[in-house]
Amino acid sequence: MISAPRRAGRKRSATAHRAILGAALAIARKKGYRALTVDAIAEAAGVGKQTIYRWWPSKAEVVLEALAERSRARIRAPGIGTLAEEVAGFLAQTFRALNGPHGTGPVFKALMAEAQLSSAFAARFRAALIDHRRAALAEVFTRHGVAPERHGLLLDLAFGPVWYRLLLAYAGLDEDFAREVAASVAHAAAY
Amino acid sequence: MISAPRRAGRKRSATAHRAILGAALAIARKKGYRALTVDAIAEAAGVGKQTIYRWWPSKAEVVLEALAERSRARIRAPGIGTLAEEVAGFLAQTFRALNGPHGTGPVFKALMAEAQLSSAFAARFRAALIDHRRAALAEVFTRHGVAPERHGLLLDLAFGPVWYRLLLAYAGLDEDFAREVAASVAHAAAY
Amino acid sequence: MISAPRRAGRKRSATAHRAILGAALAIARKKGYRALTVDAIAEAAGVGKQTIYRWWPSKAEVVLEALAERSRARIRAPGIGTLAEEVAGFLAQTFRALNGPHGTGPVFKALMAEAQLSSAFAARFRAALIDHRRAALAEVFTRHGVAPERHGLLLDLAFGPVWYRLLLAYAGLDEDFAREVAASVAHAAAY
Amino acid sequence: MISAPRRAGRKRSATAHRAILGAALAIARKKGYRALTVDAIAEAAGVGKQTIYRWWPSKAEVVLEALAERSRARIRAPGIGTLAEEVAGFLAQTFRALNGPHGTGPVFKALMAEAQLSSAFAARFRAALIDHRRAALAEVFTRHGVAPERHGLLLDLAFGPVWYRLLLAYAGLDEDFAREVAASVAHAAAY
DNA sequence: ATCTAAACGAGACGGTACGTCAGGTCTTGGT
DNA sequence: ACCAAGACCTGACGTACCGTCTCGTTTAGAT
Repeated sequence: MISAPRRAGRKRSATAHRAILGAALAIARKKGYRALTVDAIAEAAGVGKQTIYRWWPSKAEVVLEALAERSRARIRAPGIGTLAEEVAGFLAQTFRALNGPHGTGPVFKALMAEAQLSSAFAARFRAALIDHRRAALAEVFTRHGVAPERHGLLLDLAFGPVWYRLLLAYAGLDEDFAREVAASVAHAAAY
Repeated sequence: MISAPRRAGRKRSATAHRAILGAALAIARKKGYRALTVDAIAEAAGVGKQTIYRWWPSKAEVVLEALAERSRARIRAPGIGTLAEEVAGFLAQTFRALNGPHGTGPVFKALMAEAQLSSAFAARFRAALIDHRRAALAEVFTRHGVAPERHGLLLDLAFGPVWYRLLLAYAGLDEDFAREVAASVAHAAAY
Repeated sequence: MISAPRRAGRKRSATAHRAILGAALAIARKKGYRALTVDAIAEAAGVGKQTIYRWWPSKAEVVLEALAERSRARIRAPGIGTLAEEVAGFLAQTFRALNGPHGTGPVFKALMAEAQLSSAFAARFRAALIDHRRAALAEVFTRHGVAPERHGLLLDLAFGPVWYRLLLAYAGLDEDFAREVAASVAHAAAY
Repeated sequence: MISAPRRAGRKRSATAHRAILGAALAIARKKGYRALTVDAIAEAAGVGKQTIYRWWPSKAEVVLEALAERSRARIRAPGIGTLAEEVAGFLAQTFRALNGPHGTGPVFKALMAEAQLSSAFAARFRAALIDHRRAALAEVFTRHGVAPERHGLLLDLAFGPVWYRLLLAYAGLDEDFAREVAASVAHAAAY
């Protein structure tokens, strides 16, 4: 690289950036996504509203970034085992994050809802939170010699039931469910 | 007085009822759910806002009723065949309704979004649109001798991938997908 | 009249109307026109902001109506005497309203300022507060046989110095000043 | 220390100074005072906002300085004649500046408006634009032997009608008006 | 020839108020 | 009692400017 464009002017405040992400996530978790307003974020973060609008097009994107930041760290390479074991491990790991006391489950659901109401947001939602996990699981498929053209289907078979339970709450996300889904995916992979 | 005699009073206008449901669905389809406001429904239906609030707690419930009404008629007992064939047939039938030119897909997505934002609505959403189809498919399982305690899991394996594709649009809902999902469900049922 | 159009719907709330005018004038007098915001009026009047915007295009118009309402009552036909005496009496009467402890002077000044910044408001300002007094004084001129084509000039000679002192505060508005201005006007009328 | 220490540092940029005054006046005239924002001045002048706030407390003061600079040059000692003639000449000269194609009338009006909304600005407004002309006319009074204790009144009689017409636009500022006002003032002076 | 400090263009910042929109309730006169 | 119309209160929205606060750069007197 020869030179960065380096424009004049005050730099973006890292403090404000962090405070906004933190406040957004805190409010969404404590009061619920419904109570999350841009004014509330601004006040909680000690920030002007314009500072939020300068960097994010909507409050949903703020929450998305906050969640993505914390989410990214949690995805680890699954341990070694059969395909079914690895998929089950991967899903169980995801469930722990969603179920925890500071569980991100409700926030994930709210973002999924936003994604249905705004296609612009939907694209970013997928890119920041969904594609990520799909890629991690696809990597497992590759490692186990699954033909790439079947990855899309298998990912839908793996993540679909999880999201369905999360969104409609017909049953909880536990280790048994992880195993059952994983078994189903493994069979479809072999088929 | 012991009992109110239940006397006079104008009866609920069937005309207004129909007009409201029709207007809500029409707007949701033509302009998108985002453009659907209670005022817009009232104006399009030639109705006072109060008439809407008198009978429905929110606009989402109006759409829900409109959709449920049309949806109910479409669910038919699946034809005869193997479990996989019947499930595939059931799913394919659902896909046709979602994909059609006047497809209800986007409206379904919007209602699912509302269900995430309001637990009161979530219950009614499940009761009116989801439980319905689950029961129909469960009936197929029963007919094929699947143990009832596995129905919950199998339903999640069947509907989960469908909703996942619908909500995240990673791929379309076609007959191939119906067959693959059905095969996976059938295998899990036998397992 | 055969029939008023009489449309359906709730009538404009006289309570809200009065509360808005009262709150606007009270705030303008107590806290100053600078502190007068639409939100403050709405809160003080116990009214939604939209109710203000539904009936007035700006807060200045609210104050204008409030002031005009109270101002109208105060203009009385001047007593009988020479032209100079009547003009002096008329001006002195005006000064009392402007100077009083609940003096409207500062509010008048603020509205004059608004009139300079918005020509739409300027027209209404003149119609509601200025033309009024001009007409009253012109009537005096007529009664004393002053040719109508000189009224415009004489009104400017009479009101100009008053506004000038009010706006620039080089000196106060007292009875002496009223007499001096009146004398000058009377002489110009005779000239 | 007797003299200011005069420490190091870059000197005030004369270029920026001129550009700011020019931009402010240009915007006020072309787009109207309402469109005059500090950001707009800064951009038009190719200057940082801080450079404006470093030297002026508000945008009104910028315009004031710009106007005062151009205004100062125009006030000339009136020619020789009767008191009425000199006053008329003085006023007529003022009118020409206000009426011209690049007339300063609207900007004067806007500054008068600002003066009503800020007493701090009012003082500077009087000092820079008003006292100036009052002194020039008072000098005429002195030259014609008018008692100093009547100057205040006579100045109000002279300038009041002018400002009144300027602010309320009931009639234009023409030579006839100058003569009429001057005659009235001259009579009051003699009285 | 360096050092130091002020002024500079740029632009992000915390705020305040704006004017609008939609939600859900209440009132009016009519059926 | 129900209806169409429409005014009402509430609360959140996204925008416009304000006046302040960094940035990194430029300029010029002091050392």
